[in-house]
Amino acid sequence: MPELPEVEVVRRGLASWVAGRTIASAEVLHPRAVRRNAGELPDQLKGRTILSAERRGKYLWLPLHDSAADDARGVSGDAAEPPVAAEALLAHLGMSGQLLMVEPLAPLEKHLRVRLGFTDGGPDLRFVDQRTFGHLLVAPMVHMSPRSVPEPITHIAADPLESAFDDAEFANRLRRRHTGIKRALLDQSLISGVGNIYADEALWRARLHWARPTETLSRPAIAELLSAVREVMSEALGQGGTSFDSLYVNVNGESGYFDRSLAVYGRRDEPCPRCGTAVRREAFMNRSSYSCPKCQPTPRNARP
DNA sequence: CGTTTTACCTGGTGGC
DNA sequence: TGCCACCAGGTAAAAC
Repeated sequence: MPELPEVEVVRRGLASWVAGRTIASAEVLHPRAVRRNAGELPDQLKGRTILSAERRGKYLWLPLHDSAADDARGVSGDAAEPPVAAEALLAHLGMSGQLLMVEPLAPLEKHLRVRLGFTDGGPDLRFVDQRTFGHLLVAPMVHMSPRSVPEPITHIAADPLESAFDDAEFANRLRRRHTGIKRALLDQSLISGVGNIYADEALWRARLHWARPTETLSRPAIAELLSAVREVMSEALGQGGTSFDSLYVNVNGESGYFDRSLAVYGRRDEPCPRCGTAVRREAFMNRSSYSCPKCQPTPRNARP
């Protein structure tokens, strides 16, 4: 459920609540939440200071201050030189992951997986995840131009809201694919941050059927699709994200309300906001695709 | 090698 | 009331 806008809401919350704070304790309550570096996480985090909160697509990470490198530069240091993180705490929320700021004495959540306490005695950072598709790990940073990213996500493409995203290169790669447009939109190594909800909404705005073969898309059509992706994500961000139930929330446990603005997703048999035709639901990759039969006619050469 | 399918996981829902 | 099939779906790994 959490896609780019929802993860960005969480990132902004983390930036204001944990940047500059030092981790005093880390407790893992479910091994699956840290499966990519089992058992080591607490030792890797204790005593580290969080520098900021970053995001690419649906991944977010907290760069960690490297005290050893700081010592090497000398205690006096160069005040003009900002600390460079060699490692970061990387997070993916999966289907149901939440990063919450909670008072340390508050009762433990039913699906609490990881709990971080801070030296200032302020709110904990708690990772709560019902379906355990999400996970946390400490990973080295890889310095790539134009930005540094954690090593495990070097295969994740730039997302359409970051300046590193290259529209022309995206169009070139897309047209070389032999697959359906929705499959391509969901491929995080081609464009990141798009999930089932915003794929359906962007395709509706661009009047494209989800099974349209990528190699038949003109460059102007791709440009319109990218505009639709950016538009729907920006609007959702302005409304705090989308949520259908209490599974997706910001760091304070509050839900966004973009679900009221969805045109087709989850609206089977309801009228298309543009033409009034009943929205259809079609099976797609063992899940669902919602579209308007009139605005998004099925192409003859559909590629499911 | 590029593309497609499957496994992972829990809670809510609807049928019987 | 219980039991079960089914649905939600992002990602990595396996299969094709």
